[in-house]
Amino acid sequence: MTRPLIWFRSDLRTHDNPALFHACRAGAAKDGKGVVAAFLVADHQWAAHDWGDPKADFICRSVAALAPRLANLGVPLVVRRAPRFRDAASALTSIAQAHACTGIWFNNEHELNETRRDEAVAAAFQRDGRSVSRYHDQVLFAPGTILSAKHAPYTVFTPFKNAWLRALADRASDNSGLTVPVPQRQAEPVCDSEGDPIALSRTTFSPPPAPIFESWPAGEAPAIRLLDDFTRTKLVSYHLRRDLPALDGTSRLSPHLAAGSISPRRCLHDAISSGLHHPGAASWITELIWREFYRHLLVAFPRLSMGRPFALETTRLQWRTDPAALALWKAGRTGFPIVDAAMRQLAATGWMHNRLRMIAAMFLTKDLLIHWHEGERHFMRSLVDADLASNNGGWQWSASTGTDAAPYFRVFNPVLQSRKIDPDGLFIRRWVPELATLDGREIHEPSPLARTACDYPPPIVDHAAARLRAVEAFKAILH
DNA sequence: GTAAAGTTGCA
DNA sequence: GCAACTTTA
Repeated sequence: MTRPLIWFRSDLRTHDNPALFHACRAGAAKDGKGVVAAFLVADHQWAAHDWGDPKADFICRSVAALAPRLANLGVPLVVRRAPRFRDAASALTSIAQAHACTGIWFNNEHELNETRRDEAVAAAFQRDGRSVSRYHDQVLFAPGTILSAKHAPYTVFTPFKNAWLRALADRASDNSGLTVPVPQRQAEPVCDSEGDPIALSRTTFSPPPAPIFESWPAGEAPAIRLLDDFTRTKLVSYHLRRDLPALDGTSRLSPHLAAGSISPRRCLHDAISSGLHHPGAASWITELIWREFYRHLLVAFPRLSMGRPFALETTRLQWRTDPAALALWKAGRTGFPIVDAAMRQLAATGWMHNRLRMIAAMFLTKDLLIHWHEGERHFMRSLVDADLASNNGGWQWSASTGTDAAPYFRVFNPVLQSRKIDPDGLFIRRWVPELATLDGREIHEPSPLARTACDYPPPIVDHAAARLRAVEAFKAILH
């Protein structure tokens, strides 16, 4: 007989979920005795990984949204608190014992601590004579399978992208579609009085501000609506509108991709269905490939999960310690309107437009010369889409410590970037309302007089001087 | 409009 | 060798 325990983590969906699909197939087979699902609230570990209230709340709401969808499949969901990853093995084996499960099914995660936890869980199940079935769902091509001619991992994005697209063309022939799990015959009622994920996370996390909650409905249904709406109406003009933060030109799917309430395969599938050969789809698919690239890197270079830079020589860089400047950056009071607008959008909504993430990150690491660790941590704690691979990859790119780093001497000019991506100052006006009366010409760099009149602070650094300082700091560590 | 500058990965 | 690199001055 077979009775799978499906363990959910960052794959909080029923559609196109390989572990769930195969568990349900086994549970509904001739000797199958149904499926039981589990989710562990690892609040202490999440906090240690710098998850903030927005992320923890989004994940827990995603779990709450998953439960009725599983119930429709005849799969009961057991939710338990297991504060640290080291508690996972005993929590899961006790669930397996209580519900007579014959094995565990799950999709792999790729971060270092997650990988170690999964090895411990797999070992514990095998010791008990239970089966372990693991699958890939986080990326289209499993980490380690996209390699250069020298059989090495790519460390530059464009060659990776080309190889990834070739692999996709090769795979197109096998044409395995998006899977839907089969319902289970008998849903045995499972008594789970502990099972409110949001209540279980309250030991460590607080409710996030209401606007965050309201901006980000959690779960598979909102994710699918977002993707449908995006591919139907926004994808054709994505390449033209994606870099303009005042417009709603992006998919806003990042929290769902991080939680797994939608699969990257489904995103790609829908984008391709809308016609691969138009520039909007090609441009968005490139963004999906950036996500894949950073996940592949995390596996190929374990030091990225340990706070170390990809470019090891940048460990020697003389970063500045400046708590006052760091606090102003976090608060959106740097005196650079586009940076402040971005940081205030982050604080208010738990999300920041991708182009603004680069500008804000470049400002902290180059203009202020503050260690990228500080920015990485602040983003992790603030973002509803917090994700180690993407966040670390983006920060190291901006800091020029990463793979495919912008050369150190290429420092974004926040005022030029501002004019380019927010030409009329619409976005700045929305998030820095004290500048609302300034015209589109002045709003990017208000005069001292205008700053006084608007009660807006002077710039905390002179960009030209700060740029030279950053370039010199990098030159100093060249061999 | 064009020079600036370092490295990867493939021709 | 040479193009590419989410560019700036």
